[in-house]
Amino acid sequence: MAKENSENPRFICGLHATLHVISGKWKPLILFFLNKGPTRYGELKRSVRGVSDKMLIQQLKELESDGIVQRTDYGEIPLRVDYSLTPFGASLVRAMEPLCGWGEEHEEDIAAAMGRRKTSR
Amino acid sequence: MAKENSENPRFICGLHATLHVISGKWKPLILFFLNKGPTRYGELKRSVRGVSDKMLIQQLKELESDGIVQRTDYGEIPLRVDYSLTPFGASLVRAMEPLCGWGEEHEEDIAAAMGRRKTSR
DNA sequence: TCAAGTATGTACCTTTTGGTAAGTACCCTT
DNA sequence: AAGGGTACTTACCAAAAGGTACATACTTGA
Repeated sequence: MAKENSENPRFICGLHATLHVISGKWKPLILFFLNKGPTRYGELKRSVRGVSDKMLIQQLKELESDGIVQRTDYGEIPLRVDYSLTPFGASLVRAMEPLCGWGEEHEEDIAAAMGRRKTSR
Repeated sequence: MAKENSENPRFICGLHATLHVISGKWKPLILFFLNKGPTRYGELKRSVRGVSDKMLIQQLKELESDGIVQRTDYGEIPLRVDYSLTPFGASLVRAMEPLCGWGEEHEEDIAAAMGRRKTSR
């Protein structure tokens, strides 16, 4: 069991590709909220506390161009647009879950380490 | 099944903690090589093609202070130091695997998207 | 008509991250 | 004594990421 991955090749390229897609200060948050269902721009902005319009739009555009998120413009007279996860995006979110789990399980250790880093500099 | 995660709280904090730990241009590569076993500094440097000493050391120090990696100084007369994953680090690497798998499965889509981004700017 | 709300765009600046290049200190081989 | 290897450290600089603030264009309600 532990032997299998001592030689595993399924790591770097795949991981790099994935990290390329999810790195960005607000992307995890955005994915988190979109995971709950399609969300209008304004609603999203209120959910993701602290983002500026520039950042929100920028990250959404990147996620969109990566095929993770879908923008829907309803073409209605008072502007109405929403964003949702594509099936591709949903599969990404599923793959992210173990990482979330790990982070949660070890939240304290990590926080402690972060503290140590801050003070030791 | 699909309903469970529509309200799941196990996401943001855990994910943020994890991303804090693995983000850094060379960290995934380093983790990849250390996953194969303890590695001496110089060996690691030759493996992680393109890193400078400054970066390698910096990222190793951060991983170490986060408890992911362990530095062993053998105190020998011609300098001899190696780095290895702690059990904590090994658990992280395991949690990262689905992400790697996802990236691999969709490498082409991602690459295509990256291409599109480059050209559309 | 004025304020507020919708969803963006853009200019400019700061912070963070990473890169280059050099130095240190110690040792071994030629 | 010169050159190469070990494992770092440091100063300085460039690029990328992110932040602030204001602008746009259109609509609705007061």
